[in-house]
Amino acid sequence: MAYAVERFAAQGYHPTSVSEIVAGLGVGKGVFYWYFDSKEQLFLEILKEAQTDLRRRQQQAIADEPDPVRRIELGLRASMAWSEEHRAHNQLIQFAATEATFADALRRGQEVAVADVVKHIKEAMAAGLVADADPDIVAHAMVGVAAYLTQTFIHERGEPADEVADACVAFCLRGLLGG
Amino acid sequence: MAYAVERFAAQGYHPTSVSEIVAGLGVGKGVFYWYFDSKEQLFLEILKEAQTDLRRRQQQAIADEPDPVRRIELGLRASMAWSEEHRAHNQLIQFAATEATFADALRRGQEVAVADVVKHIKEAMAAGLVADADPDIVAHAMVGVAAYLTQTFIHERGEPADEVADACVAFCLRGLLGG
DNA sequence: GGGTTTCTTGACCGCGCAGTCAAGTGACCG
DNA sequence: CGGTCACTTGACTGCGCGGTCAAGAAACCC
Repeated sequence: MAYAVERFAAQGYHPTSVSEIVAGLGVGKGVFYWYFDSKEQLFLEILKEAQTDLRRRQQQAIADEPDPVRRIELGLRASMAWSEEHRAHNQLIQFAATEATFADALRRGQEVAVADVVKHIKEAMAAGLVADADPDIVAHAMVGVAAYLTQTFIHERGEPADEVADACVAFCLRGLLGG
Repeated sequence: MAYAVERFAAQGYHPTSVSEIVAGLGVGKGVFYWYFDSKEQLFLEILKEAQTDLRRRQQQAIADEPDPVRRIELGLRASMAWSEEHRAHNQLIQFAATEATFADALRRGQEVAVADVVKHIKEAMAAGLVADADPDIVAHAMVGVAAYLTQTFIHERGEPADEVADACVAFCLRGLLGG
């Protein structure tokens, strides 16, 4: 499965054939269809596993941090660190968003992640730590910042995740004007 | 070409065949290969046209606004308005980022757009209107916010672009803490 | 009208795909 | 030792793809 992730990420889902995957692993095609129903199902499995893994990583990072703002910060940092280590998975997640077949499965996972962030934002607002705004929008905005900075600076330019995360957190908290 | 854009966006680039495109238009395959070298070249053409069109729209919106911060705001609003009107193109741009064949062509265009934003940010920093930070990172962060909010709220949830743009600008300027 | 160029058709080609299956292989059980 | 079952193989099938091309049709000039 790890090999399939690598191939999908390197060439794209459609251009990667099942024959190529099994040949690269040195096994017969039968093995593939013994463990998976189809190429599509394999991809969905990969997607689900990636989302679960990322979520676990975020939960661990947050652990029992009491400050909601700091929880958001730790979550952002965790997701960027995860993306740095799982470049290929990240690319597949991005692809999944563009194909109707996978978009639904993806969205369900994303919504769970965003809901977590929303929870922290609401708590922070209630405590007066944070300006009033639609928590849903703010949550998506932060996910967007993290996704884009990860893509450009960590994956394309190879900069260290923690430095990019610093900049990401600074921007998310204070914006352009710098509070 | 407009029909191809619609099909690519609806089903994905690979699952859409040239036969399907020409059948949908009620013409023969020869017409397609008379006007385009290949399916790939058609996609690149679409991509280029979309980027050019978006850029023109932004330039018009900015026109001769003197305040650099306001120029950034107008640029964000223009790109969100464009995305609302060009939902399908938006999806193709997202797909292009995931396929090695198109990623280069896409990146070249994106860099031009980001460079524009960077220019305004630098000007704003020099004028002391904006906190010091790496302009390149800030520019990508804002593009990320706009992209994500557009995708989720305008395309998936069908909310009006100007309201989402208000929230986007507010977040980009002041961040979570609200300055 | 005859000749040339521009555009259009759709049957056709070779290919490589996702998925199938008859024929094993070998571990384990009674 | 024979029988069963979990797993593996790779040749094979049918299909639909991207792309080609011989055969026109329509527009235009002389």
